[in-house]
Amino acid sequence: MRYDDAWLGSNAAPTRRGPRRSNRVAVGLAEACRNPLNVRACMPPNRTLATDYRSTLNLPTTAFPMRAELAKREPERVAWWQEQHVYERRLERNAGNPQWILHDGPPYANGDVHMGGFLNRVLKDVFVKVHLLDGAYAKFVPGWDMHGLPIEFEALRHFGLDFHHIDPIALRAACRERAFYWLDRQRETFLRMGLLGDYAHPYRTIDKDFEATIVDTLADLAESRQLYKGLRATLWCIHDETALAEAEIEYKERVSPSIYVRFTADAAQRTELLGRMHVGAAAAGDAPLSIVIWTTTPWTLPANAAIALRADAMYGVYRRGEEMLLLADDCAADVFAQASGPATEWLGGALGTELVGANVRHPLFERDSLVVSAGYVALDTGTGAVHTAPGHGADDFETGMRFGLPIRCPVDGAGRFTGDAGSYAGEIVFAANERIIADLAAGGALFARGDFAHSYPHCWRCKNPVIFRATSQWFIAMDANRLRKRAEERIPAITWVPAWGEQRMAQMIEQHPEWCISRQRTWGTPIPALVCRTCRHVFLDPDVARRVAGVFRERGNEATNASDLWWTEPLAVFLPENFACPQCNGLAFEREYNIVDIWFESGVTHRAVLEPRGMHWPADCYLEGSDQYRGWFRSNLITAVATRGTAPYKTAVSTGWVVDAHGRAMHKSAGNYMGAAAAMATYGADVLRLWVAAVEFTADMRLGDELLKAIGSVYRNWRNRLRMLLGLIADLRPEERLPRERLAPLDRLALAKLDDVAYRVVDHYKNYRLHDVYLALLAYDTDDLSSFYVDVLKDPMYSGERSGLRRKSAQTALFAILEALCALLAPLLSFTAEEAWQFVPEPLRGERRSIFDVNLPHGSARGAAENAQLELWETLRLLRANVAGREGPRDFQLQARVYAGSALEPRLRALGDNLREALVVSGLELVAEAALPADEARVEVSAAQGEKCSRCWKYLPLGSDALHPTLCAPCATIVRTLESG
RNA sequence: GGGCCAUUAGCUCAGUUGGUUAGAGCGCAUGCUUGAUAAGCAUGAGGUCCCUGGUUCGAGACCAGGAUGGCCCA
Repeated sequence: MRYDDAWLGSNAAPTRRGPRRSNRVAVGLAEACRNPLNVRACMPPNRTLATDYRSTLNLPTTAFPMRAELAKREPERVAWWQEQHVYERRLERNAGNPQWILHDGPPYANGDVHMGGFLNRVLKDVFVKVHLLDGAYAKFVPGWDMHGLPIEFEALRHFGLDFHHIDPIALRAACRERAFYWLDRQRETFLRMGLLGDYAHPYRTIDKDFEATIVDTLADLAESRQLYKGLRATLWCIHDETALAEAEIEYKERVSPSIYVRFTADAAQRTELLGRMHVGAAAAGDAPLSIVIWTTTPWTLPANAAIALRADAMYGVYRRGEEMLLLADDCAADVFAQASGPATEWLGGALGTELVGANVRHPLFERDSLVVSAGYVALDTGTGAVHTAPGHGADDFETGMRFGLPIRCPVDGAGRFTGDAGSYAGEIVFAANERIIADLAAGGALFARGDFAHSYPHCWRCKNPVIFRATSQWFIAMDANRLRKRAEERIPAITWVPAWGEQRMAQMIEQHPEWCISRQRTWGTPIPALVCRTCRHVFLDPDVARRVAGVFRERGNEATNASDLWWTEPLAVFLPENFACPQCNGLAFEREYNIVDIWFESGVTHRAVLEPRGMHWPADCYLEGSDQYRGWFRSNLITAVATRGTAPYKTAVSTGWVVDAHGRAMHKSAGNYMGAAAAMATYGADVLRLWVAAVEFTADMRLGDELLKAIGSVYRNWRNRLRMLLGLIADLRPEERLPRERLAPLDRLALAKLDDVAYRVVDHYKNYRLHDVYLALLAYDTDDLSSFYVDVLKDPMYSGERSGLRRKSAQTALFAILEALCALLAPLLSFTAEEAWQFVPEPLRGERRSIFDVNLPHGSARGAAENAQLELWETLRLLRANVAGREGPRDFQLQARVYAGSALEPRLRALGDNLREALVVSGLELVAEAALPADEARVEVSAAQGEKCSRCWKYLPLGSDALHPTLCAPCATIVRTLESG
């Protein structure tokens, strides 16, 4: 459809800008009227001031304040919501309806809420409220993650405790206190944000039922043989004799011995290697062949199981004197410079990958070392051939698992070699370095040695260097029962928002190592494993575990940690009668005191919370930051697939990260950090909630003062427009509302537009397109309401008959719009929508005391009838924009002539006087124009005939009533009626 | 170093399967309005679509490489 804005008498091509003056417009009059100081100039001389009739108008009136004062009013609103039980009341009303469940990923109960947390909670709140207002039983149970090392550290620091001299039960009590302290602080901030949910009864990973669920899940996993105990390389302090978490490590400079060591091939191995390296027998002669490795931890050589090469690097065989050495070509020059000697000769080479599977002899022990490949092998230091001891390094351990290497760990907890280390038994590892180097030299295996200063891990408490040591840990098997495969298979059935989440999660499952779930700390849920005193068999018996869970449930209380019982009760409490070791039938046991990884704890929230709290499983939605592909999304998927065979969520929504105004990550130390509580005190929660919709939450979101000022101005627009609507419907009584078929044509079209917008907005909401909600509502509010419909209605509303049909028709539509807008805004601008709703006249609100008692408008999808109405609406809107956009005399100073094509003309004619209203002109003539395409129209304007009515400001014939000579006939009638009433 | 994501006006974002002169809101400037007034209406200025190369009659969009920033790893 095309709209021609040509003027009468002008054939010039229309343009949107530039001066346009009709020679029919009385320019002099227009100029005079535009100048406020000349207001009398355009009035008949026999009246004094136009404001005389102001009191006879129906101007908007409302007590809804323009000043928001959000920081002051929002906390009052929170209190009101709580007093009124708004959330509980709506949930109860929806109780018979289908559920819609967003399951809360628990924040960690340590520290205050930052803006990332604000974003996360608001998004969850928005989508929960959408479904709540749409009638679903959208129960939301918030949760907190309350175990774990960071809280243990915080508690130790806060109370000034020493980990080594405190009873576990006392430490656990201290941790509990701190975790609750932070939970309360965070909850206070969350409620201040306007969140709805069962915040009085959150789930907590330290609740007795939750701890019991964790142990029950362990029982299930043990029963289905997905849980096992195996070795793993852990950071270990030989001074404190304890395993350390990565967070307990500090890196310091340390000088270590640096040695290059020959791993020499025996005769058969030599032949094999030379073949793979493409070295001819003649060139090789009878010189011995060795792979050269480099290490700074000689003491790990007794545990050596392999040599790792880089698959895509070139390796060469070099003759040096009477021997041949194999190492990476890129490293050769540097390595040979370490040991002065004769010039070298390159004899042949191959890619690392071609050597995998070959063997050489161990330099100290009577066994082989296997050649493997690994991605972490670097070529900028060493020889490109990495000594691999799976019991003494994290990388080495992974490589060991991948190649099925033996996990040797001939070192005890105090750092002494065990009998497995042969003649080194009893020596402290660091002290043994020199003897090992001497033995290597004596055996001819030492190629070179020196010292090497590097960053080395130290214990954060005793400050001594730590070692990697293989320890026995509990694992969930990822591959043994096809768990990895089964989890991967569930991924495509989940809806991922944004769509790339599917690929990201597939990668996370694929890369998931064997899941080590045991920790050697105190603040957590115990893994109730037993050790047989007779045969030292270590096992987790499902029946015992379920009894442990039962004891937690029955004997736990609100004041203490239920799982303390594992520490405090006699073991017999947890054992069935006549319980015997499954391996040797022994009857005496000890217990282990490992706790579970907190990722495992939060990994079972779906099981601990959903069905036990009356919500369906799986949940409809999980929503977290994109770091949770590796975290909570993944842990929940794995435990659910392992125990129930499918995913615990139908949709996973991920958010980006909040960054500062320059796109940098926010850190307290960087000075660009913004806390949620402080931000709300400055801007108000609703402005910040609007920010969440104004940015694209799936990507990284910038946040800064300039941006928030801009958001604040958008907020003021919204607020003022709600205020206008409230003012316009202030005197509407419920019984005055007209059925849709009796509405004025323009008002029917306005409701058709509202239906369309509502339908689209609800669709955006339900598909997590919050930014599209924002754009759609803003465009509707600005283009359709503020600059068109409300602007157009001012005259019929202000100057029309107070209780006349035209005015009541408009009010019927305006109230429908206001109600729909409040409902559509409520999930997002909860405070402002509720505030506006409270200023709606009480009879119109009826039983719906809170905006959260109102239903979302259902709107309507577009069909042929809707499209026809929307097209007509758009035609009117553009015709109006066309008239309004001209320079010179405006609005009622003008009269218009609309030319319309054959199809459009009757539809415009059916609008009656609404067509003139829609163009905001004093007079209008509609002309059928056969020359125009059937669906097109154009408008021409000219100076209005008549004089300006001093009441309605339209230019009309005046003076029909001798007592009111400056009024047009309709205004005179109204004023007469008011005078007589 | 690897995987993934982002980059369009001062700011926040649109931009359909590649197709006229790249759009909106806010901000800014100007005009109107004192009957939305801490508001409303209109008009206008403002762009190296991150860079380089390629495919194509035609690239903001597709391909390759790079830069910057972010998340997760190493």
